[in-house]
Amino acid sequence: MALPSIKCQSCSINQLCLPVMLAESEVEHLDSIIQRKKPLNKNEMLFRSGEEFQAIYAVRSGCIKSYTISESGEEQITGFHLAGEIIGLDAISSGKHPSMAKALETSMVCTIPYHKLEMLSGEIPGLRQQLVRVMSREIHDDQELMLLLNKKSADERLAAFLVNLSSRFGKRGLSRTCFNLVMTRGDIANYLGLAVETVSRLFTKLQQNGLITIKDKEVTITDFNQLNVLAGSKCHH
Amino acid sequence: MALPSIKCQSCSINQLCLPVMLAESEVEHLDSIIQRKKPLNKNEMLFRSGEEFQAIYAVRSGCIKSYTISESGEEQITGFHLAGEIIGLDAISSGKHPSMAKALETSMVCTIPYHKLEMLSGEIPGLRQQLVRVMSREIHDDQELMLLLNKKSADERLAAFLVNLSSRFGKRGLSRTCFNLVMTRGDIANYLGLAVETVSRLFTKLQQNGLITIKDKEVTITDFNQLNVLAGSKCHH
DNA sequence: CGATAGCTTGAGTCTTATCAACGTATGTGG
DNA sequence: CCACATACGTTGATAAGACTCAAGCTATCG
Repeated sequence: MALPSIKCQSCSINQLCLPVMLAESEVEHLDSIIQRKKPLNKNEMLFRSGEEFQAIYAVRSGCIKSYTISESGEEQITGFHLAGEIIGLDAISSGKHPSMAKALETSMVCTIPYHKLEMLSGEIPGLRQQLVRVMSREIHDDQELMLLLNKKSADERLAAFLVNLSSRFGKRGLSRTCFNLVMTRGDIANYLGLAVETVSRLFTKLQQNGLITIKDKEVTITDFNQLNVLAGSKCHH
Repeated sequence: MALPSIKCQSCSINQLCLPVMLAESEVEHLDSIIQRKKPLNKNEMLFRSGEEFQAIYAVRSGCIKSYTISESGEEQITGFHLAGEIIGLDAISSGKHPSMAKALETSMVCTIPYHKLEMLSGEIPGLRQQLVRVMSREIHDDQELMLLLNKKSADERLAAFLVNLSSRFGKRGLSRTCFNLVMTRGDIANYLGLAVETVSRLFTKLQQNGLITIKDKEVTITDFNQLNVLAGSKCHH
């Protein structure tokens, strides 16, 4: 029944996750409230909007997309979550999940019952602090994304997206220059507020300009500098 | 020196702010760490990006805009904050303010030194919970804004903006149908990712269609239903 | 009183969406 | 195992929404 699952103490990404700055005994305590279920298959839902909020989730491996559905039925992807990232924080305030989360590939997820986490964070200052740091970081990241969506052109958005992914893969010990896009072109387009066709065209354009090589889902960044420049600056003059 | 300032206990908007769900004695405790400085004048800065993070701020009256400046120097407004709202939460994770905040009109602000708040939240579970709820709410709101910016046309954005403002004024006991736009057209445009000219044209269009009346900075919503429909739905077929 | 910031309106342009067609891969049921 | 359906991706042609540029108007302030 219970798998001999990895513990927080030995989890390779614990420094990207909740246990940051905790003492050994505190991590053990945290670990004891965490549930680890069987892997989510591709396209399996982690939670749906409207469901009662019970737990937040930490991605252990794979990739989870979170998204909302507007009243008019359009999907808006709000994030692609890699190992170490926390999902479900938007549900704390209302007690119901406003968004949904779905696995983009086979993924392992740690379930952290919120009422237990809440109680534990009363006993462990470092845990309380880290939770707040994680939330603060998400607020900050969302604001950067707003800037991206509001002020940048289509190619700048895609470049920034690739640079961001690259950096996040790098932090996880994977290659910064060559990685797999787990999400579809449609997902990327949706996330960046573009049409699929535009994303497709931009990939070919970036490739023609020698910034990247792309073969199906595998991207290789061949000119990191130029890609960074494109991602960061607006030179419309 | 110290003004005979309003205390949290008697603050009219304490139920929109941090003291939610706290016992009388707990509110007193919270109040004791809060600093109330003299009002900010219009265009005065509350903090600048790059500054060391020392405190979060609660708006007591007036309106504060928060914004970031991209590497290429463009301003991106991330929010207009009314009474009861908390500013500076994006700085917790890094210890430096990534954004700036400036008063749009004469405004009163409560300064809440973060290290004191942090310690106090170790003693008062309800305070810890409320802080997390406030942050969760901000994450949720930012995600809604992303949807707005990504998926909606210019008129839908402006309509949604007005509906949102209306609701927030209503919660503060002010009229939902008639209020003042404290921000300039330029600020609105920036926030919504549009050009000033577009916002100006849309205001006149909304007025011609009988949804609103606008005289300088004063908006009157004359057809709430239609404005709501426009804000919520996408009917491009 | 002039200067400046904010707002409005018009004309023209450009980026990106939309529509359409086609190619490719994957999986399913007969 | 093949035929078919479906999802995903690419490319081209066209159209539209929003931006840019330009001009003029109003209000505020020193």
